[in-house]
Amino acid sequence: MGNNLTSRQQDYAQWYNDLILKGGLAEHSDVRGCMVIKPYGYGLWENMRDVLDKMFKDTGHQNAYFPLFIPKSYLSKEASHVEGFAKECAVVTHYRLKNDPNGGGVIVDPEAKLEEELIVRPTSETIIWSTYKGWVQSYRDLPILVNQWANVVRWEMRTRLFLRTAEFLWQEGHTAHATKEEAVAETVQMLDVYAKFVEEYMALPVIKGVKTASERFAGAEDTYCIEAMMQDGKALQAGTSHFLGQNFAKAFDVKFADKDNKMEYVWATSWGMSTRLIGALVMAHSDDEGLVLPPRIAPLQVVIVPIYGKDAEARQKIDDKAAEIIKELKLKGISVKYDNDDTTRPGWKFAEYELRGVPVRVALGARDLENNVAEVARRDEKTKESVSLDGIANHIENLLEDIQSNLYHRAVTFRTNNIRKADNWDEFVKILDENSGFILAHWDGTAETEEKIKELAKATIRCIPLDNPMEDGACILTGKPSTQRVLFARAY
RNA sequence: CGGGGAGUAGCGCAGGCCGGUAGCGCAUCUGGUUUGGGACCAGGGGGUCGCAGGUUCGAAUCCUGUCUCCCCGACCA
Repeated sequence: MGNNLTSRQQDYAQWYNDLILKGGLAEHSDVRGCMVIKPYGYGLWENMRDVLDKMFKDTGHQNAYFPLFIPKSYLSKEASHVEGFAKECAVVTHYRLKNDPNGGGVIVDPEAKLEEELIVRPTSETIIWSTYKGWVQSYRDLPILVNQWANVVRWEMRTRLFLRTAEFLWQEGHTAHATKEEAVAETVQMLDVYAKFVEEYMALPVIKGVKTASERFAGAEDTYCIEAMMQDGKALQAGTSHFLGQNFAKAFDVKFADKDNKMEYVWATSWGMSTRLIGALVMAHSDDEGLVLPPRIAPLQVVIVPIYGKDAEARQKIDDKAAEIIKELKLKGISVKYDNDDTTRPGWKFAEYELRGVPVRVALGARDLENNVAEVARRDEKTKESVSLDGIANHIENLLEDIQSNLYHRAVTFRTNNIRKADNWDEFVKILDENSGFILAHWDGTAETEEKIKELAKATIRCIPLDNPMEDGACILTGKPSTQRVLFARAY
C-alpha cells in the first residue's frame, strides 16, 4: 500500500494540501494565489451549484449577470463598504498593450490610460445597486430577487487551495424590498437555505448565528452565518446572509413610491456561498486514505472494478453482468463508472478510488459470478460485504443514502464532542490549547473585549447562535455581567 | 507584508560545502507473463537543473537579482 499522503496527525495542513492535489480536485496555477479547478473538483462544484440553484429558484429567485468591472468611484459610495474591501482590490488602469520599442516584448501602452480606473469586483453590491436604481420606481417594482453565479477577486496576502484564493467562484444574491421586515425575513430565509443545503447535501452540521459588529460584512446592518467544525476543531464559515438595511439604497439613491405615494429608500439583503465550501467538505469528512465525499454531491457515486482472469469467456461474463448493473443504477439516477482499464490492476484501482473519495466500490470477479454475488465496499467506513446480485442496484441505492446519513451523524457526533463550555479565562485557554473545538462562553458584549480575546487567545467570536438560551453569567475576560454565551473558536 | 523552508525528467528526491557538462525511485513507451488491496521480467525514451544577470577556460554547484510554492504570523469568505 502506501498512498504517500501525509496523515492528519502528522501535519493537518499538509494532509489537506495532499488531498486536494492528489485527489485531483485542483492545483496551483502560474498566477500567484489563483488555482486551477480540475474536472473532478469542478464536477463537485457543479453538483453543489445545481442543488443550490434549484433551491434559490424554489424560493422565487432568478439569475442575472452583472459586470466583472466596477468603476472605482462606485466602491467609495458606501463608507464602511469601501473601508472593508479597499485593501484587497485588483485595479484595471489601462486598456491596451503595445510592442516595446526597446524590444522587450509587450508593455502597457501609457497612452491607453483609463480615465476612471476599474475595480475587479471583490463583491457586487455597488454595481448592482447602481443598476437597481433604474429598476425601481414604485412599490410594484419590488421585491427584486436576483442571484448571480460569478467569479470575484480579493487580493489576499496568504492563499490556500479552495479555502482562500485570490480569485474564487461563488454565488451572490442581491435582493431589494419595500419593508425592513420583508428584507430581514429574506435574510433569514436564505440562511436557512444554506443551512439546509450544507446539512442535507454536504452532510455537514452547522450552527446558525449572527456575527458581532466587528465580524460583520462591510456595509451590513446584520450578518448572519452558518459555522461548521473541521476535524482539527477549527471553525469555518460555510455561508453568509446579510441584512443591508437601507445603506446601499441611500448610497445609490434607490427610492420607491409606496402605496401612499411617499418616497422611501429600498431595503436590501445579500447572501453568498463560495468554492471555499469545497475546502470545508474535504476537511470535515476525509481521512488518511484520501477524500471522503458525500454521495449526494460526489461527482462519481459508484465505481465497478472487474477482477479479470486469463479466461476470455469469463471476462465477457463479467463485462455483461457489469453492464446489467450499470443499466439499473443509471435508471435510478446514480452515477457509475466501469473501470475495466486493463493497464492497471484491481489493487491499484481500489486505492485510487479511495483517494478520490468515491462513496461505493463494487468488485466483480469470476468467483463472485459463480456465487451470484459482488463485493461491495463503502468508502466512509472502509468496510466490504458480499452482496447478492439479485437486487444489487437497490442495495447500492440504499447504501448511498446510508453513507450520506452516516457522514452527517459522524460529523454531528464529532462536533458534539468538541463543543465545550468555559466559565473563566483559565478554562477557556486550556480548552483551546488542549482540545481545540468550539467554546461557549460569556462575553461582556464590547468590541474591546472581543478584540482583546482575539489577541490573547487567537480565538474569535464565530457567532451569537440563533435561538440561544438566555443565561446570566460573567464575561470570561472582564468578569462583567453577560446574558448569554457566545460561540468562540479558532477559525479558517 | 515579516520570519523559516523549497524549486534538478510527469511525480518524489539525491548531487551543491569541495565547479569538470546530471543520477535514483515511481510513472511513461515496446514486448511478454499477469489480474480478489498500489504486479513481474526484458528492452527503450525523456531534463536549456525556476528565470535573468555576473564570476570562471568551464556553473545544477559560487555571487546578485527576480518569480513561484509550502509552513508560521498580521489581514480576510
